[in-house]
Amino acid sequence: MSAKRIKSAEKRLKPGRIHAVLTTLGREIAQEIIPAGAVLPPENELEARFGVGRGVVREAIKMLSGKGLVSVRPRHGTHVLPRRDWSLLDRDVLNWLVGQDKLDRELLLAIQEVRSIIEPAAAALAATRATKQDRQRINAALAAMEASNDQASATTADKAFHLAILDATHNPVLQGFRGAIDTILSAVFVVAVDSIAGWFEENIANHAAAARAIEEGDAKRAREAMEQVLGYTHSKLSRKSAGSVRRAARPSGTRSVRKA
Amino acid sequence: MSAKRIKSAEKRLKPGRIHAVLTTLGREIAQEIIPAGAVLPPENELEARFGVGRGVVREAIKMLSGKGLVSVRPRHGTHVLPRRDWSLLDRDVLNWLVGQDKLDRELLLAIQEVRSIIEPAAAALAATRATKQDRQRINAALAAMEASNDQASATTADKAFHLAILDATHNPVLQGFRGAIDTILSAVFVVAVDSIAGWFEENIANHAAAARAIEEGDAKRAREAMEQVLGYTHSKLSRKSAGSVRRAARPSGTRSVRKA
DNA sequence: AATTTCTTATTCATCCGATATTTAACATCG
DNA sequence: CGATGTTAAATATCGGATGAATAAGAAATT
Repeated sequence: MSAKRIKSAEKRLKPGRIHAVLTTLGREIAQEIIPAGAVLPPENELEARFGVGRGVVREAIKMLSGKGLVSVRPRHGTHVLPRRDWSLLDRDVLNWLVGQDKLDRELLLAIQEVRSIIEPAAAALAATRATKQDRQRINAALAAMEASNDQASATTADKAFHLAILDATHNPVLQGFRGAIDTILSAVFVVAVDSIAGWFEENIANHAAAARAIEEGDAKRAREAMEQVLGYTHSKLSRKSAGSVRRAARPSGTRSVRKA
Repeated sequence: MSAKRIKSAEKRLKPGRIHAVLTTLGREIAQEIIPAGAVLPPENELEARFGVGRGVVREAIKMLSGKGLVSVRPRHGTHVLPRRDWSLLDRDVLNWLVGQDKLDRELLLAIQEVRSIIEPAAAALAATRATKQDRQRINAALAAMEASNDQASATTADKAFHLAILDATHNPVLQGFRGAIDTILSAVFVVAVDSIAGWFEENIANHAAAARAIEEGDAKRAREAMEQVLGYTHSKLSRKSAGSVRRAARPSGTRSVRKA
C-alpha cells in the first residue's frame, strides 16, 4: 500500500538489500572510516540512511557481530571492536579489508606471513597424501600458468594451483583457508601489479619445483619449493613498501607474462 | 595482576533468545543431526519450535549463513552446506563441533595438525619479536603451569601460555587464531582427560624449553621446542584413537599434576 | 505421449509499528 | 558525599502484512 514496484534497472548485483548494507558497513569498518571503539549510528538512523526496514539493518549488524567486527549491547549501541577481535580469516572480512585501494600494507604483509607458514606445510602434506586426481589438478594448474598469456588467466591459474595444493592435504581445516587464500591472492596481484611483469617467468620455476616434488611424494622438497614461491612474492611486496605505485598499467609489454 | 572481573564469571547465561536458537541449530548441524544437504524446517516451524518471533529465527539463520553453515534461497529453503564450506576456524563453529561428546576424532586430529603447523612457526616469530612484556607473560604462564595443582588451573595456564606466544608474534592474523586455539585446547583436555595425569610432568619440560628459547631470541630452538610440545600432544591423542573414552575422573591423585 | 507453458503454493525477503528489556546517565535523598 | 531510585536512549522481540522468487504441478499445445 505504499511504494510501487520499483522496476529499477540494476538487476545485476542485487543479492538483496541486506547484502548492500552488510558490505557497506563492513567496508567502512574495515577501512577504519568508522574506527575501533566508535559507535555505529542507531538502528533508526541506519534505516533512514540505507532506506531499508529495521529487520534488514538488524540482520546485517547481526552478521557483522558474528564476524567479530562489532559488539552490540542494549542501550549502549553497537561498538566497533578492535581488529584483534575480527575474524581475519573470514572471507567477507578479508574482502572488505583488501577490497579497496586503501589497503593496509602492514596487514597484507602479516597475511603473507601466515601464508608462508601455512602453504609450505600444506605442500609437504600434499606430497604425502595427494591422490592421482589431486596431482592431476595441480599439474593442470601449473600447465595453465605456463600457457597463460594475459594477466587474468595467469592469476586464475595461480590461484588454482595454490588451492589445489590446499585441497590435496585432505585436511578440512586447511581447506578452510581456501577462501582466504583466494581473496589474498587477488589482493597481492592488485598491489604488485607493476612488479608482475616478470613475476611468472621468474617464479614459475619455483611453482614447477613444488609440483614436481609433490608428484614424487617428496615432502621436504615440496616444502622448500613452496617456501621459495612465497619468499619471492614476499620480497616483491616488501620492496615496494612505501605506497608509491610507480607504474600502473604497463600497456606495451603483453608478451612479458609469457613463459620464457 | 589479572582477574578482577572474576565476580562476573557466573552471570546469568541468558544472552537472548537469538543465542539459544543459534547455538541449538549450530550444534545440530555441527553434530550432523541435520546432515549436509538437508533442508532446515521453514521459518514458521522454527518459530513454533523455539517459541520465538520471526525476526529471531531470521537473525539466527543469518548468522549461520554468515559462518557458511547454511545457504538460504527463496522458495528452496535453507540448506545445510557441506563441511567444506564451514568456517572451521570460527570460534562458534568450533565450539559447536567440539562442544559435545560426539566429537569427531578425525576432525580433532586435523585441527591438531593445523596447530602443529601454526604454533611452532608462531614460537619462532615470537622469539624474534617478543617484547619484554610478552616474555613476562609467557614466563608467567609457564610458572602458573608449574605451580598449578589442579586440572582447572593447569588447563587455564596452558592456554595462557599458548595464547601469549601467539600474541608475541605481533601478527594480527595469527592473533586471530586465539579463539580457535582456546577452544581447541579445551577440547583436547576433555578428550585426553585420562592421559592427562602425566601430561604436564612429561610435557612441561618442552614448554619450558620453548619459553627459554623465546627468552633468548633463538627462533630455531623455539620452533623445535614447540614442535615437541605439539608432537607429544598429538601422540597422546592418536594413540587412543578408537573412541574408548575411559572417563577418568582421577579423584585421588591431585598431586600428580605438579611439576616433578 | 512428450514437451512446453502457465499457474500455484511454498518459502524467504522486507516492511511496519508496537512493546519489552537493558543499562548508562542523571537525579534524588539520606 | 555516597547510595539509591528514575529516566531515557537504544537494542530485543513480537506478529501481522505484503512482496518476490521459484520449484513443482497443472494445463495446453504439438
